[in-house]
Amino acid sequence: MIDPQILRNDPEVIRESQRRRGEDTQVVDLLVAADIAARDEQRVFDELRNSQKTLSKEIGPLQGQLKKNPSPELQQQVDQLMERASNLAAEVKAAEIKADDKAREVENLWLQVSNLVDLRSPVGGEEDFTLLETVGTPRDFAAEGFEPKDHLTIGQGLKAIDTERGAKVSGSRFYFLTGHGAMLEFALLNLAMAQAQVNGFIPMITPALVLPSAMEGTGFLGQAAENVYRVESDDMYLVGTSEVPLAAYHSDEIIPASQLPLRYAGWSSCFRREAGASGRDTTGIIRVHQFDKVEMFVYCDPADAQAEHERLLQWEKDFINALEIPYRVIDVATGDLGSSAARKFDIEAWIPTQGKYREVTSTSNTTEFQARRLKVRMRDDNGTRPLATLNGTLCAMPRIIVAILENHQNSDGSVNVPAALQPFLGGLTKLTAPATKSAGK
RNA sequence: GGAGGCGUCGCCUAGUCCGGUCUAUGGCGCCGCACUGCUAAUGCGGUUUGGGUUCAUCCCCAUCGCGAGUUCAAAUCUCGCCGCCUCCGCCA
Repeated sequence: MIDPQILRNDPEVIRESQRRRGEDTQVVDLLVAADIAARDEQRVFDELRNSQKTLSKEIGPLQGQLKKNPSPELQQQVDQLMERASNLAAEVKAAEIKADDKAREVENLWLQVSNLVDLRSPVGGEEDFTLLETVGTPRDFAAEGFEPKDHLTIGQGLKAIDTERGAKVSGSRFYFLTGHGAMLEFALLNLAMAQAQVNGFIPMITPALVLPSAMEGTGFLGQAAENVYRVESDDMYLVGTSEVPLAAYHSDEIIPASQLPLRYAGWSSCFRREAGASGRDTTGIIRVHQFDKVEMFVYCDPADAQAEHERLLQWEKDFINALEIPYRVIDVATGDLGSSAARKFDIEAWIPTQGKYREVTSTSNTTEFQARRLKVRMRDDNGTRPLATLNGTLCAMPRIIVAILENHQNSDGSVNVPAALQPFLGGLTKLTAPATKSAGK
């Protein structure tokens, strides 16, 4: 949620942000009115409640006196007070209901408002991103004299990926990582966590099932809701990223400024329904319902958020650089930001068989948006106030595996292991098809 | 899953049986001031969070795990829920 003071002092700022996102602006007008009404109702309640309390406090001592020396006069006085208080109690109750209703209305309206966009984010839809830089050169397979195979073909050849059995067991967009595939994921996990720790991140293994409050607080029950798995029998959600548990980790807490920034590297399975994506990326493991990911998550002073965002991007680049994968960096357009993000940078890796760059990481500055919803605050000499949260992908397993397999493949179907990864694979320099022992395909 | 106990303003704690004297006690910690060669000690004051109002101070409302109820009045009584602990059962 956005600072309510902005709504009261300059609602046009919020309208403009909504316009840039291509989202509803009428909700802002409704909110302006509802906010005023809610405060009016609250004031009515406060005043009534005050007189009720004042009245009530007179009754106690009088009853004490009455007990000591009963008199009809005193009794009458008490009865009168009781009657007035009784009437007042009914008024108070009515006022409270009104005030609560209005407050809830305001709250619900706020849930429909996305974060204020960073004015540097390019305005427009998915295709209107700004290209920030291109790093590395895609291999010239023609010059090398062979046609590159797609990641699934290579993965199957190496007995590293099994999508057929994934579909048999769990349906489409599920897969097994087997042998080299599984070991590759473990190696990537360890490389990612090693890098994260050097950069001051605390490794975390997080819950993958969360309460509605965590899901809503991070902003995933808005437009993104259709991609979230809900476990109806227990009213819980499967997270699409460990950003959710990591953001909710400090909810309802006040963190001393001296402890900031707090950097966490979360490891969890991620679940996505991919509801709006039927027909897209139907083969292989580029778009799947379940995958594992190392996610960076930072709590920091809002004044440091921009600089931290740059750092997160740099750490993402460091990781892709270490894997020797060509990529480009884009500044995501306003229409393609999640509802919590003010600004977002994506790294897109070169995928040879598609002849294009595909998203492998994403880092968002969510400013105070999630912190306000989740009530995470910081305290320094200037008092208590919301802090900023940021997130960034360090390693989303399937897509990184895709990029490694395709970019480092050899004509014989083997795959070179990037030097940085070799220590985490027991020194292995090349993945080759294993001798057939168990039933493979 | 069953039985019992517990949940108070950073931490510990009084209060809950028997509703009003709670504006929630005291200690520790922390902040400010005073005193003192320095430090320590001592004294005085302050110290939950959110909202409203105000130039500001003041003041007002809510907040004793969460929600509902009883009542003129709830930390205190009733009901539901959540969490933690102990024991039992089951179990990776």
